[in-house]
Amino acid sequence: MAKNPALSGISTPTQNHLLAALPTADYERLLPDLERVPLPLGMAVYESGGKLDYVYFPTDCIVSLLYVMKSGASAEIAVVGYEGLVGVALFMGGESTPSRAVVQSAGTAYRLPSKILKKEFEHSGPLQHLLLRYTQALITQMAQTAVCNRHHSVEQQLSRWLLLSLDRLNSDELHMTQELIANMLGVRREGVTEAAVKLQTAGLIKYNRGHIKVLDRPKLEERVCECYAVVKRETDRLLPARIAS
Amino acid sequence: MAKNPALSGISTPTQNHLLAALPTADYERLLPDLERVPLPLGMAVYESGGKLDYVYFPTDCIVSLLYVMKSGASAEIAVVGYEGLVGVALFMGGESTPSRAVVQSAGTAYRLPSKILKKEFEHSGPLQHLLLRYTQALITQMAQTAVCNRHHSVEQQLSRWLLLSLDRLNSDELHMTQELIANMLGVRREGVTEAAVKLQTAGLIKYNRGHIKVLDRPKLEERVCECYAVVKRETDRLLPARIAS
DNA sequence: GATACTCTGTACGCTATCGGACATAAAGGG
DNA sequence: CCCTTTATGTCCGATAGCGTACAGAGTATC
Repeated sequence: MAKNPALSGISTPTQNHLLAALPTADYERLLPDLERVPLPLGMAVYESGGKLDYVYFPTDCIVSLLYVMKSGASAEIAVVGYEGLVGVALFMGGESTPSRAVVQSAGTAYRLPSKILKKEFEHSGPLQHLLLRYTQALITQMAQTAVCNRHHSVEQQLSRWLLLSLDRLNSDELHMTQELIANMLGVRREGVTEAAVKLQTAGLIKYNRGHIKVLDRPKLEERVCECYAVVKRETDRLLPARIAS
Repeated sequence: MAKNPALSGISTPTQNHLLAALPTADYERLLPDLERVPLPLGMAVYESGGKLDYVYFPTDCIVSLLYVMKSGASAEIAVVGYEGLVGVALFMGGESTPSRAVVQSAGTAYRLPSKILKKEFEHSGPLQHLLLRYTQALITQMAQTAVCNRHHSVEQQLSRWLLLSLDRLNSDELHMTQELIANMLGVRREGVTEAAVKLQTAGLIKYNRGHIKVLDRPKLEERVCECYAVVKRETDRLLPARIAS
């Protein structure tokens, strides 16, 4: 359903902060090649090791970068929303990565053919600087995920994950079953249930069959591990929100 | 100049693969600003959030990138040796990172003033491409660390860590107490002891008061989790070893 | 050679998480 | 409205790793 009513239907490329932060000239050069695409839940934006034909600039959706191991176990290493783009490996020179990108919350994105992006990137202008700064924010998120996986409880990780996701939806609710969350966090579904029960009992969230709502965000932020704040602070520092109109 | 690694005992900048892979013209432009520095064990090359005055190109040492949490707990997120450089945040545009960089195995490195590197990087030439590809390899390592932290046993992680470290020393032995390894892996010292006992009992390694020697590398590679191979394969793919002579 | 210190080994109870089994409950399609 | 599917809640024993404590063994120092 309408997951983000405030944006009532119509998406524009500038809802993506990277595109919005571009100087007008650069933005308008890209505009003809930007194609609006709906990203349904569960869609694999790219497969592990696959070729990148497009990069995706999400506007109101969330894409998870995750690793799937030979055993089938998986773990999310980062999440991308309107603040970023999917496909950094392209301009980093690798063309592919060992991770998958899966749509975690349906919505729309604008995609740009790889060739166009690479050409623009080579110009070494504002676009390049912006994308590299974003990549560093992504690196921070991955590093913090590694640390969080090592040292923090499922409940703390669930809290972090909720906050990171909701930040990217500009909302206080999201649609996501505990089963899917468990896949993202790389833990058992039962572990997520247990953590969710605690959060609900404490009055911080409310959920029901795949519908999660944060009731008391301040308290949730108090309870979450430091990992959330580190990622958020670093993202804000690297990507000042200077949104063009 | 002496681009000749065969000069035994003396380290040269080209022992670092990134420097070695540069076209002669680019390399020689950097050479006057490259300063040889000894990196003693435990030295903090960078502090969390600190300013980056230099980037470091290791030749025969290993530098760990690690996070230290408020609680004091720590975890390594990547290791850097002759194949890379310390300080990617500089050219990514962030100037600083939330991680620390600590010398894990003493040796020497060549450092370059930040300003010089940034200027060269902006030229958008082979140096830029090389550094970005290296950064992507680093990203892969971080992502794999996150996954490994989530799903694998201490023994597997120790094995992975040993192999990654030894690859960077071109050796089958290293000096490192179990206490330090535990800090890197973010586990207890006793956990490392236990894992090391198992590996020694199986005849894969031999160790003694901070001196570790791998006896049967093939078997160790069989026993390690897939994370090691993923990182190695991706590093090799992104950074073909075209070492200048 | 005595002594202090560092490194490693081991043991014990504790907790978080796992793995699996199963129960309930809501949603949705015929 | 029944019945299947999906989502969630709960219980159980098993286990990996933690925290703590302590013991032995090697190394260094004087």
